[in-house]
Amino acid sequence: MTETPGGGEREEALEVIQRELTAFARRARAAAARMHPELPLVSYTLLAHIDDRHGCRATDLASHYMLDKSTVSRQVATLEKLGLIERHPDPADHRIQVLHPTEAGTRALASTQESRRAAYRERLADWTGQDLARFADYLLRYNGSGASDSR
Amino acid sequence: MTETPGGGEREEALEVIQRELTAFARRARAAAARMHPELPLVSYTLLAHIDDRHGCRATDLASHYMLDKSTVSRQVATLEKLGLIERHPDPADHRIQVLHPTEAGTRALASTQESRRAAYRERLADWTGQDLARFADYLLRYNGSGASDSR
DNA sequence: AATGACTCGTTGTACTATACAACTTGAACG
DNA sequence: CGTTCAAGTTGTATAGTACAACGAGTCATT
Repeated sequence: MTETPGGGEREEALEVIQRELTAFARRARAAAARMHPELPLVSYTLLAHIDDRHGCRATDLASHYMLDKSTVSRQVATLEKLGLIERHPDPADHRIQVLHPTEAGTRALASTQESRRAAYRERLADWTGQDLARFADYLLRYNGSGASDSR
Repeated sequence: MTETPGGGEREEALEVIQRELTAFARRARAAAARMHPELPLVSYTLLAHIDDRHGCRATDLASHYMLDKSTVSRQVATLEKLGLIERHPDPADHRIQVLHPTEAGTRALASTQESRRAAYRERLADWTGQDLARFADYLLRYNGSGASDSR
């Protein structure tokens, strides 16, 4: 257990990180669903991506989020049914649909983002700016290390 | 936007934290499922909790994980069907079932935990001990701030 | 003791998110 | 042309979840 000096502490930190990230993941969906029953977490995420990219293809979403194209297809259909995005055929390649947020989509996104931001702001109200910056860095580093594309 | 000196940086850090935690949550389930098809994330988590507590009630699991009791009931039934836990009636209160891991459950948990730990160890291999410790602290703090019970 | 309120857990039902496989349509290349 | 590859859709199945209705057990108060 203590072959390497200090190795035990390292293992312990790893254990905590694993446990706490797992705990977070478990709760995230439910929390998001409670916060925004009208715009589910995944739809929100995809919409944010579409908006961010100013038009993208379903395949891009699938590869970025490691989702099956069928999943994306249905999510996109839902977003369209909700009037939050539009699909435009790509004149250069008729297989492709370019996705764009509608006015309503942009608005819904902004309002959802604002209330999410407010929730985080409140939750992290008593953190110092330095701690927030460090935490943000660690998360970026963590996510970046395992994913080919972290947005 | 910049009413408070330094507030912009703060907002930016919050934005990153929000985005990265969301990104993480989105991927966690799929990643866990790919890593351990035989013991789904949620079952694993509940099993770990049961093991940790050396016997607990379904209601404890529900409140701890903010899950509906019906959800827990089915998860517990699944774990029992897999032979990973046993239910013992509480002699003092017949409404209660005390849950215990079986031998097989303890073993399955250990092996899953070990491979999860290995994945984290590898992913965080190039982090210094100090960074790991800090990251762990931040996560604890973050999770602790929003949940009545963070295990 | 009987009643009523509360707690623990199960079951019926429905919905979201997801994957995989089969298929359609279009593009590209020989 | 035909073959092969890419984009998206649709059928089907599964996990995880919630809510509501319910059955059974407990406890306090009458």
